[in-house]
Amino acid sequence: MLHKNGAIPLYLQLENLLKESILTGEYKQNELIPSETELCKKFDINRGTVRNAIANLVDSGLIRKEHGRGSFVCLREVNSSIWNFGGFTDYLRKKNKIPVSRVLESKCIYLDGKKYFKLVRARGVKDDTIEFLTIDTSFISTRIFPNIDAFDFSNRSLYRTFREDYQIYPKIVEITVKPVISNAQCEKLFQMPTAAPILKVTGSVFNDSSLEIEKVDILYNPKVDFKLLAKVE
Amino acid sequence: MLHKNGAIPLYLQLENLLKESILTGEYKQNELIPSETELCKKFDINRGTVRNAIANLVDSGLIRKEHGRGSFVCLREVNSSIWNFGGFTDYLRKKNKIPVSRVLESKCIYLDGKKYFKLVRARGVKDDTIEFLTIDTSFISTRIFPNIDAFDFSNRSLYRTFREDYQIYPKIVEITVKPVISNAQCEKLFQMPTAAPILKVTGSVFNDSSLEIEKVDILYNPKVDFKLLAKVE
DNA sequence: TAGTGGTCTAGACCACGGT
DNA sequence: CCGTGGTCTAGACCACTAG
Repeated sequence: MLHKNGAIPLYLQLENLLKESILTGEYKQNELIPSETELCKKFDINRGTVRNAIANLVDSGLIRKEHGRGSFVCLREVNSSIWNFGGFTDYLRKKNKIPVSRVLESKCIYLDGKKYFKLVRARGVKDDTIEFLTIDTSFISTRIFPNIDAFDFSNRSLYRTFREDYQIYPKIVEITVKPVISNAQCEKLFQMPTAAPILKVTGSVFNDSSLEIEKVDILYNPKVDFKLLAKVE
Repeated sequence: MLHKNGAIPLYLQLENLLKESILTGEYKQNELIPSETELCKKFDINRGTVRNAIANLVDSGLIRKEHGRGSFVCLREVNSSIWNFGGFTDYLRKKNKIPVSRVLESKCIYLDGKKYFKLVRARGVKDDTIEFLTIDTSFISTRIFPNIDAFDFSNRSLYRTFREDYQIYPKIVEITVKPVISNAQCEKLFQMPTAAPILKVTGSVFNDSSLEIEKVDILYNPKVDFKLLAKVE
């Protein structure tokens, strides 16, 4: 069944095995999968290892556990939570997800007589399929970032470029959160069946000298939770 | 340090303790927190328990782990807002506006077998006319706040009551922001001509012992900006 | 009462990063 | 080399659900 002492961790082998059984329909929606103890016996492994595998499946949204009842197949959408404004790419890596970024628009424009580099990206995660989570529009002053339009941001973190190629460090973010009705573009990219209210975040990013280094505009996929943790003074 | 054999699981106690240390700045952004083995020794608990606590913090995005190096604080702190979660009344007084609060509902109910005081208020400002800005729904545990239903909150700050009559101080809020479509009640109170997407904030308020003192639910008048100021590290 | 998942312990060995 | 997190074992007791 499982390759012990193999290169692939047991819990990962079990996780993939269960995932396959769920996706092929062997374990059907809202049905019980074998209990933890049964899986222990079946594969002759420890319960901690089984729990590790199942925990990952719960995390990725394929399984729901109910205390005293069992673990159920649960093919629903994953709710990621994103509350770190600038660190989308870092956030996803931390969650061991593969970030993807598709450049929708990339050109220089003028705003109030000043030249800006406009970058529009659909960003999300890749598994078997690509799932877009946000649509980001950035306006970056070419006075502060000369030749920034020369980079290809489909495979490059914007913020890392700020830091590493320009030695400019984002420090403060001011944003406004608004609800808007989805447009055709987000409905297509977010695979929304109908128009629905979504979150739009508008704001500016400043460095420690209060220099505005970026204007941003983010549309959130409704399946993404916008979470915040704050201190009360 | 930790209450063994208490009602609260050890890993949860540790999780809250670490969360607190991160939010108060004891462990700073991008700094190492104590290693798993150190935490074992410090609190005299098993490593599995420590790992369970840390796993949850990684999951909620407060910690990033690096194999062979350690676990790092990973926080984008949200500092302030016009919105001011706990101090609506205080905020408005500072701005020389007259706060108004209309109690829409005020009664005790049961949730999961526990008794809560449910308070629904429309809140806003008074000038020549009254303008409502939010509709707040609070659930307050009567175990923590005995007889809280005896107060009249149309002329009284909920948070001042927490502090002055119960000596309980709100410290941390965890919220999720969602866009929803307005219902008849908000359209009437917010004087909205038609149905429109509005912001709904759902969350919990904790004191410095990570005791959940209030569950909240706030609907925002679309004319109110939901602004945030955050520091990026 | 039997079976489930939830929590916890006390070990063990490994892979990785920095010294 | 040592300390870190990653994986794994073999137990234990508890809280919850259901028959």
